[in-house]
Amino acid sequence: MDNLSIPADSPGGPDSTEQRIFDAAHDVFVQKGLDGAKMQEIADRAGINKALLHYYYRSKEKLYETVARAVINRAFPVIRKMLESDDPLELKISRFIDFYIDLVSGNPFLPLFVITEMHKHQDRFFETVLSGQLPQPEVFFQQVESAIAEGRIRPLDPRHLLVNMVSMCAFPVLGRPMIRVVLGQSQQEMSVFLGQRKAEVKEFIFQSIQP
Amino acid sequence: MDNLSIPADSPGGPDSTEQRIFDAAHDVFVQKGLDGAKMQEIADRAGINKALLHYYYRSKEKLYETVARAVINRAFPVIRKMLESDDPLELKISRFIDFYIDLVSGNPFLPLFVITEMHKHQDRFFETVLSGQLPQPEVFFQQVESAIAEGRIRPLDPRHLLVNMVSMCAFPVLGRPMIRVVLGQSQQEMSVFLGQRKAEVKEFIFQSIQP
DNA sequence: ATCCGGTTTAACTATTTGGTTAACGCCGGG
DNA sequence: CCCGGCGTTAACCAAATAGTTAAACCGGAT
Repeated sequence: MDNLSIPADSPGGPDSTEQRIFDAAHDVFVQKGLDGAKMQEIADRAGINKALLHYYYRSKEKLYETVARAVINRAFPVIRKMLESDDPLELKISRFIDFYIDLVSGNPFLPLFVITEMHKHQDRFFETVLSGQLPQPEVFFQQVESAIAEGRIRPLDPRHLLVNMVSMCAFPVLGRPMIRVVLGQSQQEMSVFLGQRKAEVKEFIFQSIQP
Repeated sequence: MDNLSIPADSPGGPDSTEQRIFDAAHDVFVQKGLDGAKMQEIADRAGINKALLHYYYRSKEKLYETVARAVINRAFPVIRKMLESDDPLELKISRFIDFYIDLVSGNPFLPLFVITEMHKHQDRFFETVLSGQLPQPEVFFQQVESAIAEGRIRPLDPRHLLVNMVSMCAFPVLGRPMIRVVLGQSQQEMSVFLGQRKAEVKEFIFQSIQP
């Protein structure tokens, strides 16, 4: 699996104080959100004095913004490349599912963080995401239309297909605690269950779109 | 459409102080979460003195718990009944999709609220907020197994089918702002798009599970 | 060796915020 | 009329927490 683990960013040396702060802030903000995060906890996790947070990042707001932008900038461009590649449709769908499920499984806090950020700070979110990394679904849509025309798949709205794909990959991580309890599973069983989904979702899709 | 809109609860007269507090708290908690909500803001929105919040609801925790329970109690029991009904499988799936999409469309804040609070305050969520309301999927699973045995649908894991169903219904509301921008749609077009999903998701599922 | 800048810290301040209290008003029963 | 209790309020309190400051540290340049 690629190195998709998110915290690996910008500043100074890879073990500089600034970097340690960023990493700690990333962990705390991503798990607890802007309101739930405490500066002291970030300082403790970074193993440094709280004043250094302000020395390097002025304010909680600024620190949060830095983290939020980094998370967004790391998640979206890869998805975009994947949608715009010239892999044939079936392979593209397969790779997309694999990649997306790996991504959210390896970063279980990512979907909730991104979605919360998208809702609570919409302006900043789209300003960030619109700077060149907005996924362009046109290529994918075109491929679907062609496959329909060729009779390789049944007629369907490619937009709904795309939304279905993303939904089935992202939601299970969002709803994991609920799903786990409803299915009566342990944490380990739940990890297995989520792993199964790569195959299961692909099968579900390919069965659905066949002519 | 049924009256699925959430805020309409318990106490006193429909315009009592207690009710006004509840409504204001509902709005604020749902929009900002437990951590982001401020008691003063709730009081202001209710147009009353902050001390009255404590007079009627003791503490922020209790007030939050009341609101969260009310939200959960309106959504989950119906889902549970739906899964446990003795409708034949195909009809049950169809009704489930219709109901779930109506529910989240009519209460777009609901999924994000439930998921956020479930993650951020897991213990309390499952112990006090959700006590007893857990959906029991056994009946549904049994029906799927029977349908497989009878050859009416292809062999598949009923757990993944259920997760797929919920995912495709709930996620589009969570990701709505993103989906809207990626598809280049207006708010109106987006509402239409989400409305189409009732038919589209059902078709997607039935095509997938057919033998 | 010493000066000097960036770095780091402990202690401090200011503000926010959940929660309390004591007084006031209002209204129905005696 | 007045008494008593529920409802309501302004003012207050205490804890938590973001942010500041002044002094100490430290390594390299002179």
